[in-house]
Amino acid sequence: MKIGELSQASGTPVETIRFYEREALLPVPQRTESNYRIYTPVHADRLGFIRQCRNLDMTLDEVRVLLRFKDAPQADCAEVDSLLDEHIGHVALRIRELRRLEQELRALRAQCAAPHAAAQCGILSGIEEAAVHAEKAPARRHVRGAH
Amino acid sequence: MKIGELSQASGTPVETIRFYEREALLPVPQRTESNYRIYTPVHADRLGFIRQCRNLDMTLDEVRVLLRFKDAPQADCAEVDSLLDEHIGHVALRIRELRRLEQELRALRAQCAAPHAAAQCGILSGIEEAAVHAEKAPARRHVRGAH
DNA sequence: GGAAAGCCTGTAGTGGGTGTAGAGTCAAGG
DNA sequence: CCTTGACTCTACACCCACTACAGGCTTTCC
Repeated sequence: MKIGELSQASGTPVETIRFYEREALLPVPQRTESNYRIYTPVHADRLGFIRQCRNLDMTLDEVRVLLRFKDAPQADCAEVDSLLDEHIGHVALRIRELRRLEQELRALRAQCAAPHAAAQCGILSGIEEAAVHAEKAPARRHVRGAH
Repeated sequence: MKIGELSQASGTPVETIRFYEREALLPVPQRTESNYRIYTPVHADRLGFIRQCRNLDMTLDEVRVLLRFKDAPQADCAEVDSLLDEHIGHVALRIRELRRLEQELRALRAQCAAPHAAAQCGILSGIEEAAVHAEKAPARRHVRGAH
């Protein structure tokens, strides 16, 4: 199958498939005489596995570890277990941080009940206020990524 | 005050301060004869405001909007309100997605109670399984960013 | 006076792709 | 046979919000 077909079948953009090949996540496929990539069901399986890992929000490095175990069926899977445990820990931490952030934002939003001139806006002055108090604080910052 | 002092006072790396200047978030400061940047309390306030917004996980574009209102005190602050509402919406959505993700990960983790050979590992086969079922699915994917 | 610390500019890298330019290939319709 | 349009190829720039050099000045401290 050609790259467009694999793209359709897997719901993965063509560019992303080529990107995974460059990253050595997908094995180099054979080519036709006219230099088109030709994929087999083996490639499709592997791509499906990678995409599923990405749906589970793993990094490509984590995916690489899991692929290594898939390619070494005799190995002990303890590392797989701990990788997943760590990953669950990351996610749980992130949830806690975002919940705290949501509380802060809602408190800030409550400062401005109705629209009026920016000079009197409780939100702007609330941020200003918080900034003054936080000054010299040792960069206690949230994890990024609400966007 | 020199850039290093502002860095200390605000808990912001020097490079980040210069980056904000390039991005026009901070006004261009005066220079000494030897070309060192000289900052005033006005700069420090503005930097504090920016950092506080970043602590609240806003993008620099969102910060730009808020700064525009700070610089135009007569303007109606309705846009500030809706910016914050949208931002809270992003955060709340993200929390919901991460909670669902955490459930999926815990279910997967439960497939492998004790370490054994990778070939029989319930985690690897669980991902494989899910990938097969998800095939041709229209890329229902989580928002990224647990790392 | 000499070393260490701080400052300057400019550039490249991060992750996980996305989007483009410019060129080649292939199947169907006229 | 020729054209049109869809597909593919490579190589590169761009996204965000920084971060990390390299290589060269200036200031500060002993």
